[in-house]
Amino acid sequence: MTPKKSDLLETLRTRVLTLAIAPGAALDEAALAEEFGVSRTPLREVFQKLDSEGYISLRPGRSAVASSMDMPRMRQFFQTAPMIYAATTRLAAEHRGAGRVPELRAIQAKFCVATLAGDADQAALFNHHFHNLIGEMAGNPYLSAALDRLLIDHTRLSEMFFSPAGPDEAALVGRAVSDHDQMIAAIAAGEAARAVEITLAHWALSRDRMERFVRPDPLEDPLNREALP
Amino acid sequence: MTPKKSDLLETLRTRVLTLAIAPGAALDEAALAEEFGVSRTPLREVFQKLDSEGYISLRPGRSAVASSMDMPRMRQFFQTAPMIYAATTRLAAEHRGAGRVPELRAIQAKFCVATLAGDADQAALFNHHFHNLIGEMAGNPYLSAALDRLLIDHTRLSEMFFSPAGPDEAALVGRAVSDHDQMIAAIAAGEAARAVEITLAHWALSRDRMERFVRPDPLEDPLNREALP
DNA sequence: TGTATTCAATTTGTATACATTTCGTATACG
DNA sequence: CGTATACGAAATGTATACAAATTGAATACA
Repeated sequence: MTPKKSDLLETLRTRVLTLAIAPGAALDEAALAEEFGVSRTPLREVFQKLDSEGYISLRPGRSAVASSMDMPRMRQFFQTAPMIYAATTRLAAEHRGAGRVPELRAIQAKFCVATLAGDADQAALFNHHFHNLIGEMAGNPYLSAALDRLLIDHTRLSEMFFSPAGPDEAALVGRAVSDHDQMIAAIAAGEAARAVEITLAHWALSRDRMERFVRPDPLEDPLNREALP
Repeated sequence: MTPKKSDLLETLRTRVLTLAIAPGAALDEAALAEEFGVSRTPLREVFQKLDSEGYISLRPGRSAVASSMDMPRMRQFFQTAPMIYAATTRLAAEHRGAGRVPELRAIQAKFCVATLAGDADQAALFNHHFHNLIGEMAGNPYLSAALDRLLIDHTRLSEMFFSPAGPDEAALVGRAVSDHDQMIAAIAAGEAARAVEITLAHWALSRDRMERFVRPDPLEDPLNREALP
């Protein structure tokens, strides 16, 4: 793939993941072709690929739109994620990371830096790459297809629900970093059961955080200080 | 999508599934564009879609080739299939088929006819559509992505290993038909546990049949009629 | 006022011509 | 004789021009 095209591909992926292109928002062919200095033909090929990867949705006669995140889809996401995360991590550990543990450590280092710097977008992207690479380590194309789609939505949900200014958010982020370190160790050691255990705990953490934002604690009534149901 | 293009898409899918295009075989752009009366631009878009669905493999500067079926991939196939088949069937049953049970019955009827007529290609294709539809009934795009890829390889493996002239093959095909009927009943009734049970038994039947062809019973020695190890 | 219909403007889809890359073959050289 | 290199034919990748379809607004009508 020509560098211009893969750059375009990567940029659009990033824009979708960071919500620079919001779910459901349309992508303007002519404008993007102009912006990246390519003609519409290769741009449309990039669209096809993004569509196949689950980043955008392409329907005949309609403009390309970033994949939506409606309620049914979120329900399916929460339903499917733990199974696929556990299965891919197990395989990755059984292969002892397929010799790619150094890459994983490198991404983790960048993730760590981004969290300390408080850069939510960067942190989310490196977190995405971290879990994506574990999927590649599993070396199972069938499960990877499922995992890749899950990760797109997971990253976007995290972006939506992440408030960098939150008071105890810092502690949660710290636990995410530590979880990653433990996952790396378990994968490198080939300890599949432990890798799965950590992964499911990691998932539970993320899920709870997202659920808290979907259904936040009820506000206190400023006039009558009793707790609401 | 214009009818000409979706026809082209469906035809190429069929050719790959029936091994009319063998695994690893190259697809000639110019020839296919000529054959279907379209220009190379829409043909290449169809290629992109087939690539994303797992039917063909597209690499820059190389011609499109039908997906290979090497040993590592087959290993992953046998490893992953039961999990995804069980999960999708469970969801389909929990949704009671999402109102699409009639479609499923229609496909099953055609599958039945094809088996009785001994048309292996047609039988394999309707079997493919049968399981594909169960995937749609599950209504989970993450799992569907995995299932679709599994089914492509499953159908091609069946094509490879199916000998219509086999003596006791008829009984096995009969059991496959009956399994399908039971799966329809369980899905329509919303009996998820039973649907999963039948699906796993159905899988075991198919797996055993494929394994028998990969590692066939040893031949008898015509000179010394003792059984070999 | 609300709804249906027509038409222009915009956008998407396709064809073709051209640029670039790859692959096979022939030839030169070690 | 085997290997490396250079060339040419053929295939892939891109740009542009044109055709078809969709969108939105303005107008006519109930």
